[in-house]
Amino acid sequence: MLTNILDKLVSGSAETRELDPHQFLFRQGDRAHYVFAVEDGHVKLTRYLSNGKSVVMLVARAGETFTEAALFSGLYHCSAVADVKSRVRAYKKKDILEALKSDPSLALEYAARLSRQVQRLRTQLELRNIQSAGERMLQFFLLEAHPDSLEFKVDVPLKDIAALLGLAHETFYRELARLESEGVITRQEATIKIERTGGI
Amino acid sequence: MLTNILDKLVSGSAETRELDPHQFLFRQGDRAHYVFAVEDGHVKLTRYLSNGKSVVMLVARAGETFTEAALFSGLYHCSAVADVKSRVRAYKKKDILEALKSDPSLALEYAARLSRQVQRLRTQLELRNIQSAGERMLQFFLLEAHPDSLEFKVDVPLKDIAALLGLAHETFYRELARLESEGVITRQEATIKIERTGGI
DNA sequence: CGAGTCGTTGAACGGAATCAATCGTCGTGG
DNA sequence: CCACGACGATTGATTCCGTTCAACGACTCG
Repeated sequence: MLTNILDKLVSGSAETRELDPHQFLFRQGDRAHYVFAVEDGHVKLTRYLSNGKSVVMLVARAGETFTEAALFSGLYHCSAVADVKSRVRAYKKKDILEALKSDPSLALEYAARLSRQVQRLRTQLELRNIQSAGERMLQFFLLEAHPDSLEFKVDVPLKDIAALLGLAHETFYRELARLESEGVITRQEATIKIERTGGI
Repeated sequence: MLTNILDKLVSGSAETRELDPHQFLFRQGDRAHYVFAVEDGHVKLTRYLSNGKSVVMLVARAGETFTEAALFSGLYHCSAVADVKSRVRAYKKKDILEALKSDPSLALEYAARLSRQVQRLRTQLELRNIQSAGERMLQFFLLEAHPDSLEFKVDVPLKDIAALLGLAHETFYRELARLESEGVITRQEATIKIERTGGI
């Protein structure tokens, strides 16, 4: 059974929700009353722009929490959709805030989590400054891969990774093929292994 | 006198540092012992990639704090350089942690700050998913501008804004000129006013 | 007065987006 | 059980636009 920090905070009052594929958990602009954790499946957080285009902000997988940032803001700034059949736990914001208020060490731990999230986001942002699609992908794999084995297990559609990196999926596939053909990475099944990190 | 949340936390133990232009406050990889707030001038946070390129992560201006995320991590992940002659206050990490531990409401407020930072970063990231340089710039201005007047005061070099948006400065200037010539924005001095937000 | 940097414009190139088509797989329902 | 539709994965061709290289004026600061 996967546990997360939210269980530690509010063990009791959380509720479990089942989501069918493409079912919305909440929509951009909804009042935010809950923080969530994925128990099974994965949930895609998408933000819609004024020009009608959409942006995948995050794909939350089993064991991960999301909308933590909404704890202190009134509205959800993105929409959450279950990619596949999924199960999430919903924790009431006010229960969490209560718990944080009463236990300073928990509050601190929570701040630490947010802090790490800030760093992850910064890293993501940094990736976007790499112009070359191939290089950006490689750096991403390096970040995501196990530091020792340099292997990276792909458990979401490659399409979504492409979107996460801000690349057209065609470009992503193409560069993936090129990286493989040049021996920079190897692929078998859902695992990508980085062979060389140096200059492409 | 500008105050910030850090003063509230640790009024006493902070020290003030004067920085000359181009002087490093700390370097990427240094052990992180301090969290900073800009009192005067501005400090540029830059991250260096393995391929030698660099990325501007943030330009912290007077009144803003930075390296808050380093509170819970051992090393600075970027380098900080004063753009111009600047003055910063340095707060000891352990003092802050102490204060947060002793006062849960402060810890909560701090978490709220981090939380807002997460959202700002997400917004930044979202901006990068806009392909068109002009559209990306416009959305950025909309975010930064005063909601009512739709005016945006430029107080850092345009070059830096270009870098922040992940654009070559040439492109930035060009698109800025185009947006102005098409009447989407108007510029006088250091103020950009958005005239039309709709389709370019 | 020169060095340095910002702001600006021009021209050319390259690479990623885009449009388009195909294949395989999975699930669903008739 | 098979046909169909949906979607992921893949490759090809073309277009477009942002980067890059280059040059120049304006301004500040030492």
